[in-house]
Amino acid sequence: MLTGSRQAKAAGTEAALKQAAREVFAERGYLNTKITDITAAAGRATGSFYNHFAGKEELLEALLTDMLAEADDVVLEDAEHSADFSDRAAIRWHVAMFWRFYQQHLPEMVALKQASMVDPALGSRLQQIMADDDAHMVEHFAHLPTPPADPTLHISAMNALMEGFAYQWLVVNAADGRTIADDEAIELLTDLLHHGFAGS
Amino acid sequence: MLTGSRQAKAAGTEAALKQAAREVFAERGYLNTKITDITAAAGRATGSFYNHFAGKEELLEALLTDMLAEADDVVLEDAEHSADFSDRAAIRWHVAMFWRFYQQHLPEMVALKQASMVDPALGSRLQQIMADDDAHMVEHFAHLPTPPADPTLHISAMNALMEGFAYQWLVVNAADGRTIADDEAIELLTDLLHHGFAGS
DNA sequence: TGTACATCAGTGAACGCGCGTTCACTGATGTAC
DNA sequence: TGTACATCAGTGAACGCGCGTTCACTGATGTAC
Repeated sequence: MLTGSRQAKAAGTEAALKQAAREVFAERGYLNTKITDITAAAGRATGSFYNHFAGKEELLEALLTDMLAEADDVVLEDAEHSADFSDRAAIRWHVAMFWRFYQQHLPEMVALKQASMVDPALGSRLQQIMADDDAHMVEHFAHLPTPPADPTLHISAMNALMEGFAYQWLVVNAADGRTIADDEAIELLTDLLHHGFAGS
Repeated sequence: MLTGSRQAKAAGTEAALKQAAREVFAERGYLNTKITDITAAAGRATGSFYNHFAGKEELLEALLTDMLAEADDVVLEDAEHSADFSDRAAIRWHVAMFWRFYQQHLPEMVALKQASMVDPALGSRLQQIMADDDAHMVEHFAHLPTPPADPTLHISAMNALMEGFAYQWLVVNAADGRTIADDEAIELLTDLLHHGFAGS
């Protein structure tokens, strides 16, 4: 088609910039990445970047939006799981979902983590976005034999464990060639959370 | 005394710069801190900084050295604890040690985390330094009723949980005025690890 | 003890590098008639 | 269908800001005799 070929070209460049950003974020991290690193990886001129994004942070926001849109799709697909957190399978389902999500969105996870450390405002916004998931988790904890008075603490512990472990193995150790089998990671985390929460 | 008053002055300035760095690191983070932020907080001229440190990272290394020296003292003081990780008290001892250490060295912990994210080489060096502690932990896991084949995974999970939880509550949430009682944090982490590891 | 000189910590203005951002220009696509 | 003009995505050299780093200078401390 000829009509819209301008828009198509622009959309193509934007997509190329986003994809290049993902690659270079995964490779050297968000904070270490220069605008010219992204445009070079995308095979475009420097100035082209600003036709599409006001800056590096706005590009990150775009990646975040894409990621959240996809996440909604995934969750709607297979949202079936037991609400009972004394049921090991219910915990495992969550752990596995998180693990695969982290793997699939490694560049975004790294970038968001780094950006949040430098800009607390972004960190707050991310917490807001995650509020839905946290609310979902509160439900799970309410179904425990002896539900905790304040599930918030348990949820933050769960998140700290999963995020920290994923970061260590999928980012840090992976960069040195030390890998972990998905199943091994998921089983370990599941065991830890299952026994840890059931027994408290 | 008059003799050595030059050295004393220099030592005083160096100490002031280090202390100022700790304050400003805790306040706005390591990466967001400019050299002039540190000298201003220390009440010295900009150029004075380079009489003592080659740059921001060297200052961080000095803080790290101080911290490790103090840590050795603390551990030697009260190293008495059960080697049996099925003993709840043994786990609690470690958790409490970590929690208080993190509190006391908040500026360094934040700075090292940020610096490691940007400079993987520093991250590796820190892992080296922590190798002793990890080896100590391996001993603990070996005493479990059913010792894990590869305690490395358990140890990294334990570290991820403690560091992530401490960072979330002592840095992120604390900045928003949301605090947690020390006991509550220590008990929660202890429960989680105790039941989590005993049951696996 | 006193004087003349050397050394050194500290100072802050000036320098310069790196990198984000801009902008005049090009060539191609879309529109008007 | 053809021609003349407008619009727009892309280009990359140039600009300029921020900040790390330097350096000539000051005043005080230490040393030599």
